[in-house]
Amino acid sequence: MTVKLEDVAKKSGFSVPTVSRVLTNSPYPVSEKARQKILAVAQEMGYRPNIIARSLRTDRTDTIGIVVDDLLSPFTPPIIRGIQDYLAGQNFMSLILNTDFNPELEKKAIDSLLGRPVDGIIFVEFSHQVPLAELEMLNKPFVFVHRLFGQPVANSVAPDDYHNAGLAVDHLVGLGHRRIGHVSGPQGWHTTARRLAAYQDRLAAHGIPLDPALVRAGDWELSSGYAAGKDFLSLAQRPTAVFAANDLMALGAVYAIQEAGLRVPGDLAVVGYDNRDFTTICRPQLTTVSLPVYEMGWLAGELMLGQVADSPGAVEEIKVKGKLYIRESCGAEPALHTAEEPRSRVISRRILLNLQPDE
Amino acid sequence: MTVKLEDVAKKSGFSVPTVSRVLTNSPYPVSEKARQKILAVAQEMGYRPNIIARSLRTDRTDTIGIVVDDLLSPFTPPIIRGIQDYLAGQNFMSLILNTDFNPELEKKAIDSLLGRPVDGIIFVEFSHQVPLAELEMLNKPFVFVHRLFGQPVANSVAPDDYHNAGLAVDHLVGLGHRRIGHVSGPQGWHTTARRLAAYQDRLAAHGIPLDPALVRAGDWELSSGYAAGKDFLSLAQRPTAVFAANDLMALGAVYAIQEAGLRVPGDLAVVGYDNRDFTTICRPQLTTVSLPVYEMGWLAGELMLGQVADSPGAVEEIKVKGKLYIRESCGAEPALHTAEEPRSRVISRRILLNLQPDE
DNA sequence: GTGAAAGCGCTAACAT
DNA sequence: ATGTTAGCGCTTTCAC
Repeated sequence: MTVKLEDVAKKSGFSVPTVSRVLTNSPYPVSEKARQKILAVAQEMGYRPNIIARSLRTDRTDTIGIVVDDLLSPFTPPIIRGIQDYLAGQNFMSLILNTDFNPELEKKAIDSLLGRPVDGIIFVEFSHQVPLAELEMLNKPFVFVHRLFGQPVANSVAPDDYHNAGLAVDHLVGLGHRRIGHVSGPQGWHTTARRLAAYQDRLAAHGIPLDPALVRAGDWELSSGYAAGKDFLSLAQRPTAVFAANDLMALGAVYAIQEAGLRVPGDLAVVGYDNRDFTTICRPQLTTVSLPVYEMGWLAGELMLGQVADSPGAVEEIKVKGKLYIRESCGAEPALHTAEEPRSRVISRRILLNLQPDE
Repeated sequence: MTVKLEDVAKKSGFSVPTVSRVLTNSPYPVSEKARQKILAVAQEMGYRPNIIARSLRTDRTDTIGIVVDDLLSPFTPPIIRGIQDYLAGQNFMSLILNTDFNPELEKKAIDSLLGRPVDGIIFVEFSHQVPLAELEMLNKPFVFVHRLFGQPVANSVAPDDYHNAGLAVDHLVGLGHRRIGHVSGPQGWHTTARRLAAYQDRLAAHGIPLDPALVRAGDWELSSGYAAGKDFLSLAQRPTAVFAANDLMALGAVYAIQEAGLRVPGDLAVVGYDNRDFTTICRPQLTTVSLPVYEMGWLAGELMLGQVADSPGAVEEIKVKGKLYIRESCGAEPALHTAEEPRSRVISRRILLNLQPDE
């Protein structure tokens, strides 16, 4: 039924090992005519290596496990995409396991991967500490992406929160704002701390005095941004701009401002963080700083295959810089419906390629 | 280094096959004491089956391939989640391959899966015909999810567009609307045709005459909904409600209405389709009908494992019904900030479980 | 440059 | 109820 090496060997008149050497591009010396003949026969017979058998022999699977907190987080798919795009270029596949923040499922996931179907594991977005004991057991390389650890962790890829938040603040200062409110994340998160620190440091660097009344902690959700926005508006000296630690809270602030009969960016400028998809479909479109998720995934893939191929030498934490996306909510430029890559790629791609969706 | 069956056999004093029989829960008879002893030893030694070796022997991998157009489509991750959640319950894993609408990559993807690392393949969201020749070659079961085929296809799971769109229209009629505009999808899509047909049929069923001026074709994008909205407003007899064939166009229509100084739902009611994430963070929150993506994924998983386990008997196309989500844009109820499951699950889950994000 | 032999770790068939 | 033998398809010594 299925054609195997033996079949190709028989038909080509060479032995199984020789055929194997040709078909795997082994550096082993093989005569040119043998190579040609074998390649031709293999092609003709439609030979496909049984990678299960190969793996058993070589103890490599060319597959990387990706363990994910939550596939439905808006940040997860682009990270995975980044990982897979890099891996695909190296002819690696990936096995994605979802743990749903459930430590038991996580254990089960690691367990499945202990059965050696993968050459290494990338942990995406884990917010809590994976028991290192488990990981040691794997004696396979592992890489962390977007961990919210406070301390740098070996073999990890994280956003450069401090730098990115600085981009947002600098932008607002550059537009002439001196009273800039900050809706921070909840206390106790390092992400919160780093973005807040950048806010404070950049203001200080520009010689702008800090006003504690201009900092409000949110909980990452829209409603907390809304509440913070109302707070800012009730101040005797209200800010002229707001930098929110994520897009959701930024949008909440926009709503509070609009509800008060004021305009964004006319009366107050607003800048978010994350570059979520919705920032281009809300009104005004949100100026924001990107969480470079795709790039982080790509780098994690690189890091991983480096470990797989070469040494298991642990590498420093990689910090990835995001970009400022200037849109409408900051008032930076007059007409900003600029040609960004469309966000709903499904549809745009279809149109692009002129694909007929119907039979 | 790694412990294998042989090691457990030696230490427990039984033979390799006996150990195998115990550890795989084979129905083969084994004495109770042997079973106890072996289980204890295996546990103690930390034995893990090498599933690569097992697969080579059994020709089963307990892994399903998922081939995806675009992982970044908003519809894809929930489908995958549905598939994986079902598969995980059956101790199956999945290999996700992205083709990015690129026929070459698609071929490559199928190619990789031809190396038999999977027991079957689920195609998600393919908008064009996968060459059936390739698929026959697999001689593995395959299932299609959310194909936009016009004709029903064997072993496929698709949304019941006709039913779902009917839900939206019925809802608007139930609220007393008689002039209801429809922003349809682009011509040539069966999805478009089915939603439009439901719109027409439901109006007819309620004895409401059809007015061709009340149907405008969009292209699924926000701007086309906006344009359609403006068109409707310029009508001598403008509609009192709009049903858009997707949420993005519905939001566009909302913007057009608001820009004209009118209110949603005060002056015009708007209902969308898809139940995209942004429908709960825009203002007003969008009433919509869900594309039951998660359920579709789950059912695809069921369908697949049915094929893997039992017969390869081809099944009819499964049509999955969505649900109406009544929010603010239709004016159905006064205060509708009801307790829905929060959409940004990442964060909410963290808060829920009281996880400490920092070490 | 090529082929014969061995074996990766497991399970299924065949003994006993 | 248990053990012995064989073999899944491949790659890697090793011998020629």
